[in-house]
Amino acid sequence: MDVPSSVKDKAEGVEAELEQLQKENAALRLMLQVMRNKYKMLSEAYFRESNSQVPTICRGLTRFDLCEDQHSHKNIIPQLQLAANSSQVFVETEPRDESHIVKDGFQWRKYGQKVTKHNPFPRAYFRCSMAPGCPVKKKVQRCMEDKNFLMVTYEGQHNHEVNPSIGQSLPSPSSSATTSISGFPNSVLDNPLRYAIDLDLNLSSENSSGNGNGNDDDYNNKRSMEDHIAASLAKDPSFTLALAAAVARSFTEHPKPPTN
DNA sequence: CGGATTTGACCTGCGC
DNA sequence: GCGCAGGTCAAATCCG
Repeated sequence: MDVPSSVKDKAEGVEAELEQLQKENAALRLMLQVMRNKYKMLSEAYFRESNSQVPTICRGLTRFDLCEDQHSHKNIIPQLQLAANSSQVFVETEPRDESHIVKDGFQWRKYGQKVTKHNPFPRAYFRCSMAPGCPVKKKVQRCMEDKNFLMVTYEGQHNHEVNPSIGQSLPSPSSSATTSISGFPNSVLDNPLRYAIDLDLNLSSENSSGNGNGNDDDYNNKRSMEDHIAASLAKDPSFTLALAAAVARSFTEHPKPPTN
């Protein structure tokens, strides 16, 4: 008995979708693995720090350093001991943009550039030039693991006010520190499940308006729902963003001491 | 022409 | 003491 061509086409379509989802799944798994490694390293560093009774974790850690060398724990400890008046933020930029320009509300004068050992991207050194004698410096380097982000380290405190016409104000060392992962919308960070809820509501409304009656075959409904979900997830890149934020949030909300 | 940027040289701290 | 890596200086160059 021949399989109807419409069914065959549908099956091929589903297979293609499945393949696409498997690829995305692999990418997400890789992302999760990277985040796990980072979390483990930071946890170890934190507990080591606590045991040695060094003053509590500083701003530098709350910016959790996604980009520093992961091969050696030696490089983590100095990060934890960043001076109290320094902070680190991540800024999303075009990977092709090599200008190291970050609009943070201040004027900066570049005074040096250096290629560091564990990052092929050059690190640029800036001094604040908005006011004479302002001691603030910043270092800007592209994140090795995610070229979309610039890692910006501020040192010192400004002795003048910010000029809002220059650009959006990023956290300065003198401001109160809040954990920021640039690129993740605040709403997603605040509630990573919000996207999923929105998606679910959309699906529900689509189904109710499309079918009209609630007496259709259960299997068809379920299948239709799965198709909708698969299509929505495959089409919308922000889903991966929301998922990554949710994973990150689960790490920060339920920290566990390392077992080793 | 003056200010900003580039870039090689130099300085400093740290580990071995 | 030596070598390495990060940070800074300053002369040369660029640009508006």
